[in-house]
Amino acid sequence: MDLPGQVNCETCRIRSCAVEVLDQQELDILKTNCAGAVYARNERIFQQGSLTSNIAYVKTGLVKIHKNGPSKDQILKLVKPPRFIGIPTVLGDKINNYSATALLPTTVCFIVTSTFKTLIMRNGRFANEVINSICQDELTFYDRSINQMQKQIHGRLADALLFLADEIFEADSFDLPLSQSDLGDYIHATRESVTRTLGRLKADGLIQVKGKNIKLIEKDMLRKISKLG
DNA sequence: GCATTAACCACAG
DNA sequence: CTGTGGTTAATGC
Repeated sequence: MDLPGQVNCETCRIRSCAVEVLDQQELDILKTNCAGAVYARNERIFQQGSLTSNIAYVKTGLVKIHKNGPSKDQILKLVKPPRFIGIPTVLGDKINNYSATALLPTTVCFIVTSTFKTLIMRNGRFANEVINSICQDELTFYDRSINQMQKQIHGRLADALLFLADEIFEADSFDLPLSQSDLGDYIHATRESVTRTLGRLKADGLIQVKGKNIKLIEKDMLRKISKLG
């Protein structure tokens, strides 16, 4: 992997589909206007309310996108790399509309916003890839919104556990990267409800819990719960 | 009415 | 930060 700070977009092995379609000249432009950074667990990548800076591309790790609402913080989504984050907030406003925080040690590449715009202007295929990625994100977000609104706690928690296992970790046993309070912010529930519901799933033998480690035992049953809400 | 759900509060490891 | 118990408001038989 490239050293943090210095990046080489030509040889980067986890570059985006969008960067894949750039020509040599464009890669040179990108390379000189791009910098890598490393974040520790729970370190903020950008902060809601502060001036937007650069376009961020998450290369490794895990990131939560979250926003302070009227009463409390809410986790909008968890982002598994490689993925751009914050394109809407950087291009859509001068002030960040939401925050991004690393949940695991995370590496990020920042692209100077004006450079990003230049590439979009110059290269239609690049723009197309970026738009595709934003569209996918939006569709995913719609699904999640509907699921959150129409299910009750058991379904929402089962959803989250299956998502973590299938999409994020690709394993049925994993260490929760979130506190139970964070998990509550993610599935629209209080910390207490998360504790209780996890306890019930455990008591019913659907999952095993050892500290932070969660192991899904009866995934079919969890899917059923997720489906029925 | 009665049961269920989930938030709110308090207190204890 | 997590686990529990009591209370309470809303919703649905």
